[in-house]
Amino acid sequence: MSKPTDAELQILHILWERGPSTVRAVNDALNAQREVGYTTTLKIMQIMHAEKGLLTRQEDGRTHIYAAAVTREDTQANLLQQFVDNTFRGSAMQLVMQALGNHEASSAELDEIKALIAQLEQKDKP
Amino acid sequence: MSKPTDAELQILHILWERGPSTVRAVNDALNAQREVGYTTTLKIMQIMHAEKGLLTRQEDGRTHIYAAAVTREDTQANLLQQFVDNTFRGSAMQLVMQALGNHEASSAELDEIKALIAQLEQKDKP
DNA sequence: TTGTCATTACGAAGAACTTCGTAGATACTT
DNA sequence: AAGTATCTACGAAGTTCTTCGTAATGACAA
Repeated sequence: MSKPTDAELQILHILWERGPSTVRAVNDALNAQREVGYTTTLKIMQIMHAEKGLLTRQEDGRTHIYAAAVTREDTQANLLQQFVDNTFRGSAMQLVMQALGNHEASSAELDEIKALIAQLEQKDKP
Repeated sequence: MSKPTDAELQILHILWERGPSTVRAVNDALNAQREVGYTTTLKIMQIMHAEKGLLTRQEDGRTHIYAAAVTREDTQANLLQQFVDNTFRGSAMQLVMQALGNHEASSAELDEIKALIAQLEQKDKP
C-alpha cells in the first residue's frame, strides 16, 4: 500500500472528516490551515487518485467528487508501524512511554488507557 | 532543529549505538541492513555535518571521526511530536491507544506503563 | 620509486514531491 | 451573444533526497 506524503495526509484528514467532497471544498478547508493554490490541491488529488489509488472519484456534471479510498484506521496503523520501525527501531513500548511522558493526559484519558491495559492483561492470562 | 530523513536516521541510530565512528565503520554497519555504496554514506554524513549540524567530526590523520550532535531522546521526541501532529492530528492519546492495541506487549512492559501512569496521576493530584 | 589502496571532496543524475501557470472546455450572467 | 467564472488536464519549474562516479590527496607495499 502506498504511503501518503504529508500533503496527501492533510487531504485525507479533510476527506475523512468531511466525507466525499469537491476539490474546491478540500482546497477551502486546506486554506484554513495553510495557503495553497487551487491547482496545487487539484494536482495532488489527481495523483492520489490516478497514480496511488488513495482516492476514488465520481463525476458530477463537470466537477468531480473525491472520496478517501483508504480508511483512517488502516492508514494510521501503517504509518505508525513504519514510524516505530524507523524512529524507535521497532520498539512500540518505547514510543508509548515517550508519548505518555511528553504529553499532558487528562485523568479520563489515563483511565481509558488503564482499561485497555487491563483488557490486554486479561487476554494474556486465559 | 533539522528533521533527519530516513537515511539520516539510520546513520544516527548507528552512531548512537556505536559512539563516534569513521565513515567506513558506519557504512559497514549500514550494509548489514541494506546495500549502499561507500560514497553515498560519506555524502550523507558530510551533509549531516556541514549543512544540518546533525553530526560533529574530528580529524584523525587522513580520516574523520563522526559523532552524533543530537541526542536520541531529543530527536525521537521531535519526530514523535511531528508524527502525532501529522498523522493523529495532535492526539497523542489516540496514538498510544493504537500502538498498545496493535503490538504485542509483555506483562512486564504493561507493568512499566502502569507505573508511569500511576506516576502521572500522582502529579495530577497534589 | 612506483603502483595500489583508502579517504575526502565535488558534481551530477535521477526520483519524488510540491507548486503553479496556462490552455481548453463548460456553465453562468448580463 | 459576449464576457466572466469555474473546472479539468497538462506541463514545467524548483526543492529535497539519494545515489554514485570521478578526481585529488595521502598512505602503504613491493
